[in-house]
Amino acid sequence: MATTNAELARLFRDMAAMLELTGANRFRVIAHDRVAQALKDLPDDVAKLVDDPARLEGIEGIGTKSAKKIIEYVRTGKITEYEELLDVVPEGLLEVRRIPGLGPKTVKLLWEQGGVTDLPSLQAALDAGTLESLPRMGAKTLENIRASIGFMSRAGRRTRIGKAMPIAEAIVERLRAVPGTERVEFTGSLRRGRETIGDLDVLASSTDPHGLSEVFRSMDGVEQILVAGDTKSSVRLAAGLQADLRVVDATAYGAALLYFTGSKPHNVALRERAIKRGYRLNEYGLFPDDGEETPPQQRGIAPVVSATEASIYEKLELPYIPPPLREDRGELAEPPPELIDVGDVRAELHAHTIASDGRLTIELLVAEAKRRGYDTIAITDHSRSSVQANGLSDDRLRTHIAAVRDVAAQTDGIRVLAGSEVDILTDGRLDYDDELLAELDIVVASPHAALTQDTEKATRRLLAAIEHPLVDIVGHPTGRVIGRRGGLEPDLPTLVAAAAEHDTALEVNANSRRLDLRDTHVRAVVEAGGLIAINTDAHGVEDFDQLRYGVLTAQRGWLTADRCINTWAPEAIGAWLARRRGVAAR
DNA sequence: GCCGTTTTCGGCCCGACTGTTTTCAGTCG
Repeated sequence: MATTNAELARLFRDMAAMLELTGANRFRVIAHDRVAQALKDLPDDVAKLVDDPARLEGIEGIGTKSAKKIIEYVRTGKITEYEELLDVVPEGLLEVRRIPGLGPKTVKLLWEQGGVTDLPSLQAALDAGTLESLPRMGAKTLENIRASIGFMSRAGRRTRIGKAMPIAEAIVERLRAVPGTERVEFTGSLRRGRETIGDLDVLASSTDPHGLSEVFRSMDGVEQILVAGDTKSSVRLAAGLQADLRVVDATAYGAALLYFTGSKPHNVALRERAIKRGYRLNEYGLFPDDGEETPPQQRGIAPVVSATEASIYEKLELPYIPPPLREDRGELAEPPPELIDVGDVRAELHAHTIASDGRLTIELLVAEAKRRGYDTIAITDHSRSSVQANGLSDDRLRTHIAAVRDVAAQTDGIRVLAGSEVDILTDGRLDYDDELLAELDIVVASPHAALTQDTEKATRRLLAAIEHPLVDIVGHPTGRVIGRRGGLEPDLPTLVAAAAEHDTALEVNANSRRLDLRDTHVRAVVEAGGLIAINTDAHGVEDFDQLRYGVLTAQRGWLTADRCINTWAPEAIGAWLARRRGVAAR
């Protein structure tokens, strides 16, 4: 995603928030938010579309007016509506709006009647006690605001999946052991496999909802209880994120699972579809729509279906849609493919040893790959320019290749490839000359330095690597690190097209700090008919466990197993590498 | 502000919990 997309998405999101605070029509607010989401999901650089307004308006959620604003921004660098809103709404209120528990109505009240314009003035008003006279501002509400501000400053906005998943699994395991528990699993964005998680959502059914909820609220690591009911509980964890538990009746488990897994736009789309077919969908089930306002389950009406997610999709004339696809990115319009699964992966093609910055010897790395059921492992240590990672000089690489071939000769049951993770230098040249690269079985070329260069340079740099006949895989193509650095912002459609043409695989680096390529990029590769590699970039045994995050990301990009080279048998990988090198398969 | 297998106008998803309220507004997911 290009910078323009991200900047425009932020502007539209801010406009939505400011509109909300001026009391604008709520559907107008929602429309602005939808445009922001559409821009974030768009793999193409939106700046390239402004000469063709029809294509811009063809994007779901973007209409005539938003298209005009986007064009205005690309041409002039600003949006008049945004500037005008800034004249009315203090910018600092956007930060206040992010405090959990404070919605638009309350922030508007704090602003108009409490003189709050930003976080510091809110803090000052809280300290001075001037807010207590405002309507609906009791002692408890004010205390909750104080606690939320404190939590916000300690916790990051979102937690990466690699940190959230183990916490969620521990909670699920703890609750599963409680007497009376029938079912329990995590839902929400974690079940959908998003790269970052807002808070942990856990769903359960139990013969003792009260007891289960009490265990949840008194678990180790619970710092504060926010909500304490028998069907809904909400807590803050010392680990810096919020966890919610919902306990529902076993007969409605599927409806609840569907509902709490989301995404919200997916749910909205499902409900609209339900209405068109004469139904009404909520977290208790799919009900006949009888026009009554009171929820059907409160009137003793039995749902048409509710026990499983699949039964609800079926009634809505849809195939079962796997959670990673539930993002309202066309999954209702197009039948989803058979997605790649963790069990399909049988090759690790990017891993490090003690020769560079890994923690395992060649022997131990190979043994670990074999133990995990792989039948191909590529040893790809860093190249000479990666000094911080103890990259190999030409001579050290030659020695290393020989050592890898020795281990390969002594090992049964797994094919061991001698490779390298070669730096793509700033100008697109590679870190070893072609003669040396030709001695390798496999080459992963990755950018490590100069990760802030502009789009044009980044595109040329990566394009050179993709087109190089001795490069098989481009590793973590953008170099982003989630929450720390944005990485390169190349012209993705150009790279994807070139990779498909040259039969070069683009990597999804499975490390949960990277997940690079990201989901929308994978989707672009899939649509272009290109190849994806999913590698863990292992530096130690535990890194192999990160594979699932890469697979989730790939699933979110609609990837099938056949387009992922890591699912291929050793002979197929060998033939692919050999064809590219124009030599007989090893 | 967006959208259309009823529609170019008139809709636009649904329910639980909290806090401050005597019947409900606001927030969240």
